Amino acid sequence: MKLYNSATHQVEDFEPINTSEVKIYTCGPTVYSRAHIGNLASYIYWDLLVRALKANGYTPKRVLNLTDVGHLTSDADEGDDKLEKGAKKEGKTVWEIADSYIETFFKDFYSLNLLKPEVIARATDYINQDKELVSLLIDKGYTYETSDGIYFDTSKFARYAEFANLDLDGLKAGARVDFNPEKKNPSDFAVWKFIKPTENHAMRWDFLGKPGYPGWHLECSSIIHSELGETIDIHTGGIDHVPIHHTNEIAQSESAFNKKLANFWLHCDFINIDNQKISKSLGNVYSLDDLRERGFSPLDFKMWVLEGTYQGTRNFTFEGLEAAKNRRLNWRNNIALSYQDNAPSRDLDSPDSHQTFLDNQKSKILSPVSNNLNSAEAFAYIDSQLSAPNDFWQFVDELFGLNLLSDSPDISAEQKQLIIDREAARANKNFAESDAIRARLNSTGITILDTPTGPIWQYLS
RNA sequence: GGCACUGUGGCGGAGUGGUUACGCAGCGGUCUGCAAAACCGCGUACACCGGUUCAAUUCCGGUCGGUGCCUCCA
Repeated sequence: MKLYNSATHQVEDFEPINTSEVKIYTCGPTVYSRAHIGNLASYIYWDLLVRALKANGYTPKRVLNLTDVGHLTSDADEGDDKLEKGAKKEGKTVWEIADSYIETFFKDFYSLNLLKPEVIARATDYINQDKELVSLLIDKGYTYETSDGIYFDTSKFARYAEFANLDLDGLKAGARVDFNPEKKNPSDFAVWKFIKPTENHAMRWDFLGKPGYPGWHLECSSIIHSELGETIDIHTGGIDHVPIHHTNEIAQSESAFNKKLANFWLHCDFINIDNQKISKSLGNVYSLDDLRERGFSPLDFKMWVLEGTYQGTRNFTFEGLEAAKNRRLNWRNNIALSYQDNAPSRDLDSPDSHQTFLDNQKSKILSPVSNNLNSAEAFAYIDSQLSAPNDFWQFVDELFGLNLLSDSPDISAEQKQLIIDREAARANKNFAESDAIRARLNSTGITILDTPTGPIWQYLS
């Protein structure tokens, strides 16, 4: 496989550290609000990564974290974290808020038919590991204490600017006037935060003799270390994580363990909506339910996402989503032909045996996907193979998780009888009757096409 | 200001130094009780300006534009 490694800014051949298990870490959601379609797109891309690795014979072990603590609203010390804020707003405890958004997240996650990560790591389950990591960093002299927490001194990690190609002097020059005066460098970040007596912070743990909570960058490092070890194969995330979050993860982890954190870094770009960023003020923060209300299934959205690639800004429009929906419907209607005797012959002309032919088809799909996850190119090939037999579609479903076969069931005996009745009416030239029957069939979700070989049915949605 | 990504036909979106994907939408035709599907055909895109080359959408330089990050954000 080839993957674009944002650490080296080029496409590289993927070589796992250990062929038996590919270690992957995905920065997961912060569970203080519902995921919007832009958030969800990233998990679709990384799902394709996992499926592509499997199709290439690897055994991925993927860890997805759930950030239920530690995200600050600002780097100023008085900011509540987002969960605390959300809790106040909704009149619930922070734990109730986190639980309910986690539940919603996985409902969305599985409605997109995304493979369950091998490990789902909730940040608050790793507090002891967080403390150990902070202690290690303190012992190694990478940190300093301020009135509001333990900070990582980024000047002590020589490669700090390397990963994101940061201009630290520029950062200093552009730093806001109100930046924390206790920080030694603008880029320094908290690995542990103290809770002041005046603060009402529900999530708190005693450490270093006072109450506090982990810094938000820290959890990823300690989860990775706990679940996957010191160096992992692939670390994924959104492109926005490059300059801060992932830079800080690298600084913490590599300072603590003297090992490279990850061999490959994959970052997906954002999607815009109608060429504008997703933001509350523009009112375009769509959830899957918003798409459902407009008549689109989550898998229509997944189809849309997979029509593009993870690098480069995507432009989401409802017109584009409609196109993806229709494309998926057409694929399903070709699968539906496998139930129908009247369908034209579905075997493609080929001198090869069925198995050889199928293997060839599979490689035509897997090859672009293995080349930096180019599902868009694979889809073009699929469009040329619509009359392929169902074991082809089985492979498509395994690689992309679009539920094409399961969403394309045979029709009922009643529907089949209606089709027979309609043919009888047509034979008697009773077109009023035949049209009425067709209308009834339409109301059950299918329609009838009269072809030279006889009537065939298709799904309407 | 710095850094990153990016600029392809009505929409979405791949890709390539020369044969100009693919989907959706549209148009014309065949077919058809009607309708639809299917099949055939059509549109002739690669921001702009230079350069390299026999040949550039594809390489190089510049210009302009878009998006993001630099406070949390996929």
